[in-house]
Amino acid sequence: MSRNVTIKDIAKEAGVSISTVSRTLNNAPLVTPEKRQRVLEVIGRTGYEPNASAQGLVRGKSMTIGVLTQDIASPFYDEITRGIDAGFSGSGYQPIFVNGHWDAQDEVTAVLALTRRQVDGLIVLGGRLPEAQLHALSKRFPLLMVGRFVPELSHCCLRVDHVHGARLATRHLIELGHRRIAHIAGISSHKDAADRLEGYRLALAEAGLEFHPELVYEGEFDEPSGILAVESWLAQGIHFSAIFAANDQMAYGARLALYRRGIRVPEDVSLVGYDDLPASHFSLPPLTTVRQPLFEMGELAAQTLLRRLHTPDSEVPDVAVTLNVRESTCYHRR
Amino acid sequence: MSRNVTIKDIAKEAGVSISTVSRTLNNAPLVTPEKRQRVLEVIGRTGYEPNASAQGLVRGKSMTIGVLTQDIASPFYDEITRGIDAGFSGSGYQPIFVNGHWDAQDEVTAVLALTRRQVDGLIVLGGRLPEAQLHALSKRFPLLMVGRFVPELSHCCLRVDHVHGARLATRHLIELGHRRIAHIAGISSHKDAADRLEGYRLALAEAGLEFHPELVYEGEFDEPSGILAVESWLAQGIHFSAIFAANDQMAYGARLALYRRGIRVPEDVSLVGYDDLPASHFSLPPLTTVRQPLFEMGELAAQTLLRRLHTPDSEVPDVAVTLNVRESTCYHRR
DNA sequence: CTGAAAGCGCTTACAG
DNA sequence: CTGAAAGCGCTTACAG
Repeated sequence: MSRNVTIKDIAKEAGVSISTVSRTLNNAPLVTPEKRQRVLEVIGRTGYEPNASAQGLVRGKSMTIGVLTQDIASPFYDEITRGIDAGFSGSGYQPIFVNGHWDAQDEVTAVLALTRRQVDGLIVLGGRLPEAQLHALSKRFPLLMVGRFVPELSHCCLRVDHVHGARLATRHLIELGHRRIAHIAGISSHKDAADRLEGYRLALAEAGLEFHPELVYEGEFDEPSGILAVESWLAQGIHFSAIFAANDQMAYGARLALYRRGIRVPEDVSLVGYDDLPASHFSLPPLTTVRQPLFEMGELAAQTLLRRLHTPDSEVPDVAVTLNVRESTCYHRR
Repeated sequence: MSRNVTIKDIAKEAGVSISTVSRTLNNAPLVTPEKRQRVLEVIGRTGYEPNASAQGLVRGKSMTIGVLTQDIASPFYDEITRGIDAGFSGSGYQPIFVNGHWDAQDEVTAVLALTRRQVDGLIVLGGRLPEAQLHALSKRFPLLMVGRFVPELSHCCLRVDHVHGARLATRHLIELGHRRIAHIAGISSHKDAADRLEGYRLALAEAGLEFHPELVYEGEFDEPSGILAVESWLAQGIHFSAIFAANDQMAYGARLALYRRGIRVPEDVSLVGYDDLPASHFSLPPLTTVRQPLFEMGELAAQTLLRRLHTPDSEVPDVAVTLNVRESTCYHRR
């Protein structure tokens, strides 16, 4: 663990001043080709790596972007994360991911780890960080939010129309002849979940169908919730010919619960998810679902943030959701 | 975007020197309670956050650990990643994740982004980084490898006995009466894949069963590979009553291909995976698989690295694989 | 117990 | 075109 080689070592070795080394490193114009050459040679030979802390200190920026995710490894956030990573690749900016665990306290701590490291911008994925803090953060550097909408910070939010998405899903089932359509909702305090429930109700109303509260089960966006939803309906003798789940993970759980009861999908019950996780291509059967272009959303967030570093009021593009019809839905057989 | 408050501002405001501020910040002993109090009060009021770059520069360490992953969001690496995150939580060290994309060139670039940032240690997940470079890295700071084994750096590797794991899987199928057991192998240049193939062959040999090369299909560790494997066997009219896939993702693909052909699991064909991804609990049917404790492996890697920061030769614990029998396997009906 | 000073590794005006 | 010098925000001997 020998001392790292510094700019001084390079300067001495190449017989120039550290200024010259710095200049050739940063592609500043005023360096003689010969000196430049010499410096480059020494750098290559010694494997010199500029110290990012030192650069960050003097430049006042860290070339680092913080990303506050809630679950560093859920299939939903993963796709976004991967998009973010792709969006920053080649930009010179390094994303740093921290985990908020859907806990306001943890999120505050996580954000502190980021700001102490002088991140030049921040992307927030979902979460429960108090709006006041988001506000304060947005004053310090470019802030972008994905999977969460805060009205007063609407110019910082990547907007996805979940009311519309849920409507597409429900309408699809209605068009297939389904009348008793159950809904596995998300956590009701989440705006996204509430929007999807609203879209579901809207589609029912548009078709002149009655809304049955007993056909809505509030889950927690995970697989076990889907299992519980189905078991609860079955135990109560509640009938339905289709299920619209507020996310794919709950749809997977519902699928398993139906399988255990010998109920076939889609022959007996049609099933629609939401998100279009990569795994939904390969689920049994491949899942009809509302697609959120998660990867692209991550990429977009990264690109917009990058743009705002220079042009603070760049627009955030809108994101369109679409319905991906696969094999888990079919005509209702009366 | 006003200037950040620095230690100088605090010192001036509290009427002390910056040394005193620094000392109270670092819980150094020699500070009068009154001054300490005063400083703390000003810090709380102003929301001062020490600049991590400056601290890193003078301390010579960044309190940052690099993690080179290959795919920042694959279900396999995710669980490990989440374990790593948990393992560092509360330690004061921040993991920084970068993406190598299973490409030696990208990995070199990614590692450079890390070393330039003066990471105090490195965890490498899989990948193709040249051994020489791994060697060099291991001299600079504690290095830990997960999902890759390099003989000369064995003290840096978290070892998992995949020969044993594959043997468990294959033996299980043999005990269920299966004789023609197909194997969807991983990429043959991967040590892990080769080990699993070897375990498969070993179990066959131990049971006195012949090895049939046509029953082995080389996949790429993803779902489409599983589909292709099954389709290839079926197209060639090759018979089998069980499949052992070298990872869960390929098992999911195989499952879908069998479903499309109307072949039931486990009634017609038994299926065993490898890894025990979280999704395998909820697959249809829940998948029998060899469990790698991925989360714990990540946690272990983080903890060992942390320990080595102070005690360079701390041991890396061994990791045990186990067979998780669920519902995708059953007795062979002749 | 406390402050002035040196120094971490860089960048960037400022003189030449 | 090039170097000496100041300074980024901290920590840590070194004197008091």
